[in-house]
Amino acid sequence: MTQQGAPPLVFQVFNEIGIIEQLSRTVLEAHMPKGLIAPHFGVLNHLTRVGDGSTPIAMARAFQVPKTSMTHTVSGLVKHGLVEMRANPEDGRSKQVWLTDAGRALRARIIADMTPQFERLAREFDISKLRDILPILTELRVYLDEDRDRV
Amino acid sequence: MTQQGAPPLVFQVFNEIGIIEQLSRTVLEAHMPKGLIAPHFGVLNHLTRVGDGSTPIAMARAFQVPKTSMTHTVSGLVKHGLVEMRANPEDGRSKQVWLTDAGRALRARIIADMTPQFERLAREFDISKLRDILPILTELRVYLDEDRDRV
DNA sequence: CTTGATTGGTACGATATTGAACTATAAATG
DNA sequence: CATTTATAGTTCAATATCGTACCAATCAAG
Repeated sequence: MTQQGAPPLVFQVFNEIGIIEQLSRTVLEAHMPKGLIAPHFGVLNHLTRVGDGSTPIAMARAFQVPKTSMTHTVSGLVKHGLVEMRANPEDGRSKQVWLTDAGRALRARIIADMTPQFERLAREFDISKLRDILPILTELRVYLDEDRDRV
Repeated sequence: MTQQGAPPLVFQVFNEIGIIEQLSRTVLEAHMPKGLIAPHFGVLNHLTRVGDGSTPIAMARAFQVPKTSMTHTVSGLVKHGLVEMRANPEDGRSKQVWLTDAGRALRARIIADMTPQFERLAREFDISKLRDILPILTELRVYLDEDRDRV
């Protein structure tokens, strides 16, 4: 009985998520310098959290985008002096992406700039609800991620 | 005390939502004919649910995309014979977008094609959790939507 | 080793997204 | 009602996304 009407429910959840993604991306990009967009921040953030020296192909997999898209995104960051490309000493085909000081600083500044807005959200929106949905969103993300390979 | 660390929580929620959006969009587009992508489906679905004869500018607002993006999306649907553009008898500047039979049929077919996958999700994932998060996602979407104009 | 298959990355072309500028029509103002 | 302002839509240019094709380096099989 619980599965009665399940597809519309799934559909609605994905629909809301799509809208929230669009709105939150707009918020992020409002805090980014001209010429840089969400994927650029994603890479800066990834390199900061996971650590420098990752390869383009590894990041393409992490973000689940084609490697050509990652080439494009990283080249934009290089052009802005936010990361450096170096040869991978362990594999002649491969390259490593390293944050520059400017890259680290920009990521930190963007996060700092967004913090007041997030704090305001935390005051005006019942943040405990976000705490409630986070594990479920994670579970859904993991399911979809694993499912991706099966279909 | 509940606001301690709120920004990271908000950040994590948006991050998971971004990934889920990407994965679910990939699922949708896997069921669409070559040359059509998620925004095309969005318009077909919108016209079916809200009703025919909407204007491009109204749909641009509904989807919160620039009107140039909507022009492009609608023109792709016209090119594929899925919608028709007509003059708006009530406003000489404006146009109306009408579904063709092919447009209605395609939307129905895409949904039908995705239903088994959604039903499988409903079997393998605890669907009651989606029921739990849907109202919170809606609330968050409404908050962000209203907040958008204020900032 | 040599050769064939695989992998990391780029070049290129087709389509998508979006801001700026423009046209045509409608609405508002005096 | 003439003129200004606002609105709906398109065109154009810049950048983004991503599939295909390609190259160079590595790995695997013999």
